[in-house]
Amino acid sequence: MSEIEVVKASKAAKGHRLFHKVVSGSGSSLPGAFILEDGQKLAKRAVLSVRRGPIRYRRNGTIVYEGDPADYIFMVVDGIVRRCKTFQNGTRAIVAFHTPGELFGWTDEVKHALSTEAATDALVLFFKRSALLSVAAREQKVANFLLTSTTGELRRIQEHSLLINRSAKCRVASFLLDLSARIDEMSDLDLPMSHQDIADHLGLSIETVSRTITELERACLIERLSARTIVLRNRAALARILN
Amino acid sequence: MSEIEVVKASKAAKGHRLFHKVVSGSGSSLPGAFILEDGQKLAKRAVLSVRRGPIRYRRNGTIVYEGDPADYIFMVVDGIVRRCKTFQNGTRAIVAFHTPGELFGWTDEVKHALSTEAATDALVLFFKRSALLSVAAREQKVANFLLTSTTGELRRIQEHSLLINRSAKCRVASFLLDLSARIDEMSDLDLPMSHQDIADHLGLSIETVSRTITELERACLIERLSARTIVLRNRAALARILN
DNA sequence: TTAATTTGTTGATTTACATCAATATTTGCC
DNA sequence: GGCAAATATTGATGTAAATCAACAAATTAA
Repeated sequence: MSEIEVVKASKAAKGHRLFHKVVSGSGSSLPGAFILEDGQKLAKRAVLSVRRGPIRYRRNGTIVYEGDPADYIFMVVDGIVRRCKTFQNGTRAIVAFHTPGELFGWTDEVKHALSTEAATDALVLFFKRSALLSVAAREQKVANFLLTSTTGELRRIQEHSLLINRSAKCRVASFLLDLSARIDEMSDLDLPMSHQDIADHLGLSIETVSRTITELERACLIERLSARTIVLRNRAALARILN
Repeated sequence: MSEIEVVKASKAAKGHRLFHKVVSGSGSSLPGAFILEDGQKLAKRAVLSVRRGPIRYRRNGTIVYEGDPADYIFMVVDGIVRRCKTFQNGTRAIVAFHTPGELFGWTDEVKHALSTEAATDALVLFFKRSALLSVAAREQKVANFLLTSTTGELRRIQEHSLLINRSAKCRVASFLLDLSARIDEMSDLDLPMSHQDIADHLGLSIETVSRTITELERACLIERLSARTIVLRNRAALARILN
């Protein structure tokens, strides 16, 4: 696989200007490919900051350990990535899930404060921090991309932090609406992660997650086609729970 | 007061390169002054993005309403600023407190999603978003400053979001350590905001905040000199609660 | 396919914190 | 200073969600 080919996922670059989908006619076993875009200049420069081709992880595989040096930052190409902290007593907090196209792990610290794991089988692109920074210093667009990515991450976690004092019903409704918007607004919502992951993200027990989903189904706000497949039957009513 | 003079607070520009403390010999009633730094170029340009001199707010005064157009972003010069969301049932969540020197309110959205209020009497500087953006496009340092500010805000809220599933004791300990580090590591911790504000930030009731502080005092981790003045007697033990 | 393992659901009980209530302390104002 | 209002503390009771427990469904392995 060429250094500039990146396995694609549906809507991998949604919302981003810097990364452009290219249908690859090559004999690659991958369903498609990406190259870094923005004329050829950026492609040539930014590509230098890719450590190697995207790396494939099995579900639950660790991408970065807490405390690892923050030399690289990451982009999800396919699958869902979770960023978490595990406490002494074994409980785990999932600070964020990342969907394809998202850049994450940018920090002003020397070490990563959170571990990064594959919540599903995933493909992840590595960028060397220093290289990306020096490209950003020359290329306005790359600097903008960094700022935009960081601002987006900030907005999402601000939204999430509003859940700290809210009911289980509100937390779950918020999660379903957010995930649906980020994965695929239109079709049925196929939960890519386990209930345990959802619970650890929302600060609930798996039992409460399960019971709350059941409750939302009884109220006809959602419908469960299977444990992992949910149809949002009444988004307006779900959104009203958040207020 | 000149357009480029900004009232100073202790450590107002801590950690920032762009803003430089200047001892003002002028007849201003203010204890000192700031000018935007980085040679004269930046000072001249960036100053254009200041709407007017810093604005003074009384405690509980509103700086920005939820839904206001995001035309300006802000920097705390003195005092403590809170950013909150109020829900239909009247409960309020404080997403973050901002201390002097912090830039905040940067967003990729058209409207501010949170209201901004003075948690204490405060001085706040306004920057016109569009002007700041265009300066950032020319000035590497300004672009960096924006990115650094945003990254710092992200780091702080990530830390805060870890509290979502944790005990009252842990939440309060985390808050005290964080505030102490941000305000003044060394001296006694003078809580600048009300217990109600702390409660709304931590997702607890005021009663639980009060009881938890009492509990920490009984355990000799802190000492209360008065309701609002606390001495962190055993920071290591406090930090251990967080794990 | 069946067996084994993982993941999810539902019920019974416990618990940490919220709420309600009363009092104490601090702050601001004349 | 002394009074009023706001803020904080402490106690009694209620409740949403955790935990404990048993079972069911889905996934993986054989």
